[in-house]
Amino acid sequence: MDRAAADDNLSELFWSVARNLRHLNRETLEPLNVSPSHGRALNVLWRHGPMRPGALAEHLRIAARSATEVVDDLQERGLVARGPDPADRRATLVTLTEAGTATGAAIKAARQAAAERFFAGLSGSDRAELARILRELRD
Amino acid sequence: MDRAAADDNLSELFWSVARNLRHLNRETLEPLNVSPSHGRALNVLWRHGPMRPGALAEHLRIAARSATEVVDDLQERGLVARGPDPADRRATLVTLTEAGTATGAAIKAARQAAAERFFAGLSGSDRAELARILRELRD
DNA sequence: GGATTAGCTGAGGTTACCTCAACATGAGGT
DNA sequence: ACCTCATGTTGAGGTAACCTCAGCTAATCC
Repeated sequence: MDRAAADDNLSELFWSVARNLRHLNRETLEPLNVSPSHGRALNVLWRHGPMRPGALAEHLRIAARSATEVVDDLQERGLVARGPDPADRRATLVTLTEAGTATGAAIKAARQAAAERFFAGLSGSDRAELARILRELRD
Repeated sequence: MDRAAADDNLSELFWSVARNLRHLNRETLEPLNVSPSHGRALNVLWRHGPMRPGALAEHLRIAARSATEVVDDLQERGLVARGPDPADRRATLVTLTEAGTATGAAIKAARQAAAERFFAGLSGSDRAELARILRELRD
């Protein structure tokens, strides 16, 4: 009696799965003591290497003014350092410290562990199917 | 050279798809002029009918104190009304007004349209597969 | 009648953003 | 050398959507 609900269910299904994954992620990330926003920044730096605050802002899709603050916070926590940019002396390069690199790695590991646990229930073929379909949706 | 990335990719894939869907949702919801948080509340009321603020808070997983404010806002916008609960005279029933019902319906329609557009690229069998796998992940 | 429950309110706090205005410094073009 | 533009930083002030804690009323339940 509700044939229109097919796609609706698909997106709701999708969102409840997303919620589960997000919860799991949050839980695994909790002991690392980084807020989501700091985690995102660390991740970007971890994956792309040193960059200027402006570039970081673009990656995080936040305003430059806010990037300054994020960098300030991370610097206070000793996770990043500001250094000179050899290419432009006005600019600054935000670099991960050792602690920052370690935290970045820990974040990645935690994420991966969470994902593994999460998708563990699926058979190998289902995982492949899911990956294939998701790739189609992404592009 | 990165065999460890299999599950990681699955979750990253999942998140980029989620981001796409979220963007699409936000765009379709924008013209309706309801914030995400108000939208959520309207949705709950639309689907479950009149309820007490406390119940609404539970559904939204927010504190009761915050639910009062959400209801206040929606009331100011004329989308909900507070009425007496016939079962308990201490309690209040939050009910959708006509405008609120219309907005709820519009939200649902917009969501559905977005979902349809989003999943349209998939074949029927892929949609079924996806639904099946997602259901497994959810439970 | 006393404890409990439902809701509302005020005060104050947090996170993660935003804009606008101003400033220093350095880069690039003419 | 001069001017303009770009980069980063700072201060001030603001917003949304939450939170806790404390205190209040009115109604229900035992």
